[in-house]
Order: sequence, then C-alpha cells, then structure tokens
Amino acid sequence: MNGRFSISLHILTLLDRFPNELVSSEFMAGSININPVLVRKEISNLKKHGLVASKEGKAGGFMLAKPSKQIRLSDIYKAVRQTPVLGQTKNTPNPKCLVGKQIDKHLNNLFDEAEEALVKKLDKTTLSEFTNRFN
Amino acid sequence: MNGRFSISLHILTLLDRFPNELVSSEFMAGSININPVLVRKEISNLKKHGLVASKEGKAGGFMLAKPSKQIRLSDIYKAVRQTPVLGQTKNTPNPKCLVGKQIDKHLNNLFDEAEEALVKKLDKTTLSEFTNRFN
DNA sequence: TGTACTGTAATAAATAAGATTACAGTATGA
DNA sequence: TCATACTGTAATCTTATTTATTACAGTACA
Repeated sequence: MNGRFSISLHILTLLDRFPNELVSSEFMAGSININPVLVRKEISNLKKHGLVASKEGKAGGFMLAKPSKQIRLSDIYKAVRQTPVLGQTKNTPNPKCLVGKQIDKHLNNLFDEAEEALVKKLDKTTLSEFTNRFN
Repeated sequence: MNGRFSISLHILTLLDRFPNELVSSEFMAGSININPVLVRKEISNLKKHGLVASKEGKAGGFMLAKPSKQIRLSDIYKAVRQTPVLGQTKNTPNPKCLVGKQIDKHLNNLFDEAEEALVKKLDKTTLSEFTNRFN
C-alpha cells in the first residue's frame, strides 16, 4: 500500500483545510503532485469507507463525509490497508520441512500483533488533531 | 521490504533449530522455497548486522552469530528495514501549496511514531521465544 | 446546451522485487 | 594437489506492482 496512506491523508487534510467548499480532484492532484485520476481512485476507496462525500456535475467536488474530529488516523489506515504491513506477498514454504510447514502460521500471528500495535498508535490521533499541526 | 522480513526470520529460525551445525544456503532455499542466491544475499545483510556468521569452503555454511536469546525480533526488523513501513516512496508535493509545503514533515513525524510502536512490540520477543513456538 | 466536473475502465510506462546465470574465492579431504 | 562443495557477489533477465495516461460516459449547473 505504501504511497496510498500518504495520499489519502493528504487528500483528507486538504478537505479538512477547506471546509464549506467542494474541492476538485484537479486541485488536490496539484497539491499532491500526482495524476487527478489517481486522486479520484483513492477517493473512491475513501468514499466506500464513509470518509469522503462527493458531488457530481459542473460545480462538483469533494468534502469530508463527517467532522474531522470523528475521523481517527486508524480509520484511514484501515481504509487503505490491503495486506499486512510486515507480511510476505506470495510465499509457499516447503511443507515437507518442519519449519516451512509451520512458519506461515507463526509469522502471521506475529505480524498481526505488531500491526495491532501500530494501529493502536494511529487510533490515538484524529484527523482534526493532525491537520491542526499545520500552520 | 515486505518479503524480506519473512525471509530473514525464516533463515534465523532454521539456524536456531539446527544449532551446532552449519546450514547451507541451498537447504534453506529449499525450506523457504526461493532461490539460494537470494538466501545468500539476505544473509549477507544479516551478517553485516552481526546476526549470522558463516564459514566458506567445502563443509561451509551458516550459523547464528550469537545465542538466539540475545536476538530480539526488533533487531531483525531493523536489519531488514530500509524505508519507513508507512512511508511514501518518492513524492514531491507542491511547495506552492500551504498543505503540500508542510505535509512531508508532519507525515514523517507521524510515520516515525507509528513505526516506533511496532518496533517496541517486536522488541518484546526474542528469536529464541519465537522458535520455541514451533513443535 | 455547453461547460466543468465526477466515475471508471483500459492501457501504457516506470519502478521494484525476485529469479537466474555465471563465476571467482575458499576450505576440505581423498 | 586437485576435485568437490560450499560462500560471495555481480550482472542480467523476468515478473509483479505501482503509477500515469487516455478516453469517455454520466451528471449538474447556468
């Protein structure tokens, strides 16, 4: 997922900094310095998770779906997450090997616990608190 | 880094399960189900970090550089880590944008803190404790 | 009804990860 | 001393993933 968490947080920060107005994907793409289509794709995911709302048509654009005080950074992380942070991509250790046979189970347990610690940390900060760090 | 932490842990687990003997990269590659050269590359990194020792030549192979009770999973993570888990790869937000100008700083702070929580968790378990979970 | 947006699919380009080949260097032991 | 079985590492190829781009349908406004 790497870049996606950054991008999503950037998007949500912009939306929080421009309340009461609809922000366009083009504008956000300019701030992040990526392609507008990628912004819309990323937002499509954030909408699925109830973090962003949009309005189509001429004067359309995007806004937060709820107050930034009610959005935790862990919510954003969960919305973006698709594989374990520490996890292997594909891997098929040798089942004939005593270690290979069991390692996935132990690895997954460990990764889950470590990631939980990370999520707990992100849970402590709201989007509002994060954006307040900006001058 | 994704797969590398898994691979390094797998290697170290094998070495801990076969103490008093030199394990070959070929054998480990068979257990992990990857190429032996990748194993040697990964070990080359683990050696740099003082976790693995090797012996060249005919009856050569690898062994732990110190007792597994003295190796913490956080040591392994740090040895393998090359970029922040949450961090963006390259990204150059627009410096003309108020948000773009500052976001990297805030993102990095946040990512550092979140990763620290993860490392702290890994710090609590030794390699020995991990390998003892295997039957 | 033209304009400025969102929404989404399809494709292409760039980057990163992993596999493979090749071969030099080293210790062993027959 | 020489064949053998390893490590060590560079170079290259392949594959997978990520990101960018193009294209265009749909929608709301004025």
